[in-house]
Amino acid sequence: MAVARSPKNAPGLPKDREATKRRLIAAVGRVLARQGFRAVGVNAVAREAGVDKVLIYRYFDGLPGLVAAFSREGDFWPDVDELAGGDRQAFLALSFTERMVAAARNYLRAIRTRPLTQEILSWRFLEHNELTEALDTTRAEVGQDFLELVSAGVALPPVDLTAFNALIGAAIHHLVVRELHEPNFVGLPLDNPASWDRLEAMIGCIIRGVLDQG
Amino acid sequence: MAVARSPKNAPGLPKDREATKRRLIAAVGRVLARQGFRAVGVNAVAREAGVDKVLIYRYFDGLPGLVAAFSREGDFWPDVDELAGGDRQAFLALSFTERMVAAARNYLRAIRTRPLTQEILSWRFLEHNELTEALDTTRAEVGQDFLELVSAGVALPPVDLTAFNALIGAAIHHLVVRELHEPNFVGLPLDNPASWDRLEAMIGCIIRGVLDQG
DNA sequence: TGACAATGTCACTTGCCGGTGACTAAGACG
DNA sequence: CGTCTTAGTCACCGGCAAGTGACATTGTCA
Repeated sequence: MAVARSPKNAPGLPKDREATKRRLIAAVGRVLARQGFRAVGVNAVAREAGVDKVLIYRYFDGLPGLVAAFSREGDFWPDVDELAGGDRQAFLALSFTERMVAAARNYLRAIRTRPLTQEILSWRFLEHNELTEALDTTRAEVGQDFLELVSAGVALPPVDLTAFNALIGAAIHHLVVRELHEPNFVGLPLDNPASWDRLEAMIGCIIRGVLDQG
Repeated sequence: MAVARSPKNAPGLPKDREATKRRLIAAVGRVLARQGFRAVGVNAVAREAGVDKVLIYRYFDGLPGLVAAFSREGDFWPDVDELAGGDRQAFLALSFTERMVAAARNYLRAIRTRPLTQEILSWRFLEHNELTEALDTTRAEVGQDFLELVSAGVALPPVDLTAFNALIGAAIHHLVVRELHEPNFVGLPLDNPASWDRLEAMIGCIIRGVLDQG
């Protein structure tokens, strides 16, 4: 490599430490994207970063710390604005039902456009260890924000919204993650954009069917 | 062990080979149940069966073959009768909508009562290799049977049933698998039976809301 | 009885993993 | 100059995994 070190690099700490940390963090993302979460290990990440694995222990106190730093640094989850579609005013002008429809659609699109988020979802989904807990450190609790946003200033319909949201969210998560590994699901080709249009439309039907007709 | 071998055991092959094969197949199930699919490996299964691992290669041509045999032998998926609730006559007396409600409920209960099926679902769900393919060898294509059963002799409503079934199935799968590792999901405690009552009720609401009110 | 094949055991190689201790390189400072 | 700290490298350990080759055991049959 023949790294040309910067001539004077502040008196305190840094020489290249911060750069190395950034390389490690970025390497987590690349390994995750290319090989999936099962491959995220000390050796693989260090190899990917072109750095010795011992630095993971020195700088991040181990892999969970590195993964936590990775999770803190990336834009993995949609925020309230994204759920509202960017225009908060327009969103709040909608009825409760139409807010739900829009938010569900935006949530679906938000996680579908983030491949790393899909990996994280599937990872978090089926194992529970210090690594996946590290991923939660800064995860916006979307469900919470979601409900607050969607119910601001309107009366709630008399339905079991918790169960309803759980079902809609579960369906979205499942299909999005499924898309990663399998091109179809019960006859629906997930690799075809038209399928996702149909799913969005059907989610709209479901929300309207349940909320507008008790 | 001091196995008392049967005195004459047919002239062709068998001595205890079949028994050993059965022990191996059963061991797959035990490892899967106790430690999850990540632990299903040559060493673990052989250790569990109390048998040398080389026999997996000799008798099943490797782990995928053993897993395929395991998948062939177990009762992992509900059949049409179970989806119909056992009483085919009564089921066919229902309206299309109520058939869907009943079948979805029965499907949910069917997989929730089969811990191994939940493991298989989560396994199959998020990795795609020769082992998970082996699991598909005899998997009843539930979606297919489901549709045939539910639509026998009645007119179909003008909705996108494929997308609808995908969403309902995805939600059910996700929540059932999630229950394995995480006690709650967006605020719903999955370890509480009452939550599952709420989910069943809400699935009924959704199906009726979409199918009975275009 | 002896030859043979099939069942099952054991020891071994290879390779990857997480983790650690000892080392080198290089700038900072007196 | 020498010393100290810090960044980074290297070699190694123990453990577990998949897979294989050689061996022992045992029932069958000529």
